[in-house]
Amino acid sequence: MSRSNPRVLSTLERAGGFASAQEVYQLMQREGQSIGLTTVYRSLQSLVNDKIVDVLRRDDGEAIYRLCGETHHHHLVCKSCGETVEIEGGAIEKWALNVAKEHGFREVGHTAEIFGLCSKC
Amino acid sequence: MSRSNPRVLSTLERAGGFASAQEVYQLMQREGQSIGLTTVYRSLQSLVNDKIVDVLRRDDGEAIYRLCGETHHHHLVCKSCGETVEIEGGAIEKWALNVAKEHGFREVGHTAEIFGLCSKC
DNA sequence: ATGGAAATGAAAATCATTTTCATTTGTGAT
DNA sequence: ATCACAAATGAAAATGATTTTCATTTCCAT
Repeated sequence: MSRSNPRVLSTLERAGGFASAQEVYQLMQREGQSIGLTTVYRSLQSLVNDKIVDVLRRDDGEAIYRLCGETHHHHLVCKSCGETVEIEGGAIEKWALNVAKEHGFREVGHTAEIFGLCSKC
Repeated sequence: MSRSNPRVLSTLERAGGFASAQEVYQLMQREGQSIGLTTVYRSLQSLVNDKIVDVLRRDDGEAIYRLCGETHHHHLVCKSCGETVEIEGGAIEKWALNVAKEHGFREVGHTAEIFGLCSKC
């Protein structure tokens, strides 16, 4: 196992919004920080595991990362430009619990994403 | 330009639900159909352009395709044994549309999965 | 200092997808 | 039928993100 390199998190914060692993790496390079691409990937994965960072996918399949708030939420993502809105998930929460209970499931979790074209695209 | 090879569409239909390009290709191979992977990719792209199929991304970044308009369902999956129950998604459907509309999004789609431990596990 | 665990990163491997390009197929005109 | 040309095909190479390997370095605790 490996823990996250703090400079990776710091760079992701500084990037604001979303950044891919490659972008974080290039940003660090440009800033003169010495780090390996491998470490950037490992750190981001670790941050995702620890739920410090969210991961989504761009249309081209590249993974993009961003700091996430602590409250459980969902995303409304523009397919074209990637603009993202955080959504409160109260309704989904209930739905998931009910459905799971009907079928005798315990320790329930869920995932949900909405995507479409935003008003600008 | 190229048009879609009808056997690709037919195979995707037969696959039911989502399938990746690689899966469509392998399915056709197993069925003894002679086709190139390139043609599968081109055909799926063409179908997406013509809005005959939807494209999404799996968590691992692989693109998955499915017929548009096909009523889709969600899954309740056991984390332990993998047992899966298909769920009607009417409530989610409405939720997704409403949320998207509130934020001015068009051409809306969504994904949702519920997971937990089934009664046997 | 010393030994072992964790972190690091360069290079190779993986894997989906795209591009290239030579060949084959289909079609319409003659 | 034949010729000409556009579209379709697919094998192989290229691309690009991500993961794996593995040898080296850094950190601690003793």
